[in-house]
Amino acid sequence: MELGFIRIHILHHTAIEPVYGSEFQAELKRHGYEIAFGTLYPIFHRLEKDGYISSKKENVKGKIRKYYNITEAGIAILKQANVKANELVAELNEND
Amino acid sequence: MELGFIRIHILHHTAIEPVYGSEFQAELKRHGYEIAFGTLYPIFHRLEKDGYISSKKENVKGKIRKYYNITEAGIAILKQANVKANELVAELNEND
DNA sequence: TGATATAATATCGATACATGATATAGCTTC
DNA sequence: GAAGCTATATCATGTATCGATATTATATCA
Repeated sequence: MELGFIRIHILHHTAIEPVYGSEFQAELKRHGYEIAFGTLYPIFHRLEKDGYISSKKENVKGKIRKYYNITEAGIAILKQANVKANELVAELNEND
Repeated sequence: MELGFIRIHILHHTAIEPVYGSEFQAELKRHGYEIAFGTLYPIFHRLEKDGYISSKKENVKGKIRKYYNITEAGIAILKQANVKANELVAELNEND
């Protein structure tokens, strides 16, 4: 799978702590990425279906949250994406 | 426009030297990105239509090449993308 | 000359992904 | 038990990507 900025952010974040959709949308916004729920939730579903993250439902004051954590497979492609991102940045900063 | 890795590579490269499609596909492949002509050419067209690159046809041994160069507007969004890419990489390398 | 080869760009129909709007779920509180 | 709240899910439409096929403009060579 070819990972874009959003998916890399998701995998990176789920590697640090459990993440749920609604809060994560706000987090992305703080970083300057506006993403619709209609985009974000299907991305989570797809990443889970492909085995890169796993979910656990939790009941917080009557609101169900679905916390996602990265899996081993997720860590693996995140590393690849990390390499690609570093290469890109190195190249961009080369000819300044 | 939200720029992904491919578009950033295109803008960066056209900022350095004139670029044409077929050769650039090979260049991307060297960097580990496989992109179909059916994807690449429409991306060039769209970037040109939006004013981020401009083209000039050139006849090389009977084969027409369309060389693209970045425009002022292209330089501007490339800078923005550069900032985003640097932020991403900084974050990725934070918690190692 | 004119048939064939070549390198490149362009386009097409099918599939996949993103979007904004709307619906659903599960508790709490009054 | 109705209303409110937070969160997730889904839907119809629009946009992007793909692999395959068509088109273009010359060069080469019989």
